Amino acid sequence: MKVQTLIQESRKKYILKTLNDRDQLNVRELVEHFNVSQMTIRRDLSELEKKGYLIRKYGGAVKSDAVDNLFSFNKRLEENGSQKEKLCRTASRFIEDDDVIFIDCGTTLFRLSHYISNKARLRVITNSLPVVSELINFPNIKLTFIGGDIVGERKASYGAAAEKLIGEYHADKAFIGADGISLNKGLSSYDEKEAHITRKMAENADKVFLLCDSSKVEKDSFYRFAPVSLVNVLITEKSISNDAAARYLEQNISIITAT
Amino acid sequence: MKVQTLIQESRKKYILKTLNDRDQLNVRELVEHFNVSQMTIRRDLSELEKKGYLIRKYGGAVKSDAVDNLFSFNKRLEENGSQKEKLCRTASRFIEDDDVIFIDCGTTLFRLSHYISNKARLRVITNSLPVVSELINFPNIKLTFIGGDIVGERKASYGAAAEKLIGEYHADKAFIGADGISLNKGLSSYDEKEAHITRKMAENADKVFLLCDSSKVEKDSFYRFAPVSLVNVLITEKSISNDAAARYLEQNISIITAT
DNA sequence: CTTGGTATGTTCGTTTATGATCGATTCATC
DNA sequence: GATGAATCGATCATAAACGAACATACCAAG
Repeated sequence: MKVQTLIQESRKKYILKTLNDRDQLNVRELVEHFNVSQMTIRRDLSELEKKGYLIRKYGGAVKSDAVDNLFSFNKRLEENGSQKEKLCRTASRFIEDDDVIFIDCGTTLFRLSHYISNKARLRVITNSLPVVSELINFPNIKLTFIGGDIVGERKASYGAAAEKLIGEYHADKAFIGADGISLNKGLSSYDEKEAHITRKMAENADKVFLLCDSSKVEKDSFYRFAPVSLVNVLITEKSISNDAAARYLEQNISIITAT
Repeated sequence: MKVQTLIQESRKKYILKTLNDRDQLNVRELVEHFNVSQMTIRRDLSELEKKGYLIRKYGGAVKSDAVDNLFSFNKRLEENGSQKEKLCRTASRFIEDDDVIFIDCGTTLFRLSHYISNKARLRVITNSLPVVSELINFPNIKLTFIGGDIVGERKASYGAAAEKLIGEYHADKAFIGADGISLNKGLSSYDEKEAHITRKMAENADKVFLLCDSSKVEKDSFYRFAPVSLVNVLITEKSISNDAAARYLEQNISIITAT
């Protein structure tokens, strides 16, 4: 038997990555590349097909939409990764034992889940599948998922049902994201569906924390969905100008610089 | 609190550092590198996995992306796997393009998702996270998740919110499970919460398919939750006695033997 | 020295990934 | 649409990897 240099998972990852670059590949070249039997490649391909990541064709495979989604989500996750970590680490300091919190979906807020597993008797309400995935095994955290229509690309649920459901809950704190915030135009987002969820969460929480890297402060995205007054605490990673800070304070918004 | 030796700690540190550089690690090379037994490495890896620092794979470990495969049942724990496959393969024949279907939670129904990815324009409504995870990548399937309180061990949502939400949907077909069915006492289950969800789904569908291995036919579990009349089609893997079959037919329940 | 806890190693029955075989299916070419 | 070649996938065999249970080595506290 051949020495196993690559474990199965990496082989599959390579296949998906290659498929993401060019639209098709054939069994032959994979066999040569990995130095494994055709049967193994076929098995890999059909398993990936079963999960919807590619479409099997005679002689090889072609791309499916899900590959794009997978990579775009991961890519977005990695963009400014350490900044997002910082924001979330800082945000987690405001979470106390026994809190009930909303966690918004999106690649920034996802990281918050890393930092809360040590809290006691937390209840987390979220519409983000990755957050659920991270927290599902912690017995000290009670999880409530906001149902609704699942959007694969974002790995979260949206829609009227979701919004209505959020309205039935109340949380001590909401941790939300936005693609822009400015004193003039308030919170704005690139995605309308996401914005609705975000607003609903904020409306149903006592205290609202907006996690937002500095490049989005005093910038606007295309869909405006709430006034700045919705936010109680703005967590960003660079200190913003004294002038702007003063005006946010006037609106009763605390500004926290993440460390 | 467990105290670990410096040796062990440095080993784990090295593992994580290496894993950060390249995507995969196999047990073999770690054994050689540290000159310890395979068992020790396996223990290290599984402890690191428990803390979420990596994902254990056959032969080694990969980086914890945590987003890739969201949820799945531990196949190891499952018995009668092939029987369940049979039931689900058979059940899938009743699903047509454009159907709206409920899929109940549980390890049996989970397998149904493997067999429906080729249908066109399906809408699937479920409270099972593994089902969502399996189907999320298919653009031809619209997914609706029934929100509510997540129960980690079952990887599904339950509770009043979930039940209420189901009532707002209507499906052509419901695919449900039960721990027992008998003409006298109807459907029964070990778990009350699960039973409520099951019943709700059945009540809101035109046609109800019960997937149930033969060991549970004409047996009762402790919580009775519905009369047999709720079911339209009983799918089981062994043919049941002519006598019993006749009596089920009298109740307008078709019996399908899975193949 | 004894005791108790922790880390590591060993054994062994089980599971998993892979490769080989071979009849069936699909494709390209005529 | 007939034919040969390539590809496929079901099935079987096997080596490697696995993890539970037990055994051993080590070290610190009494």
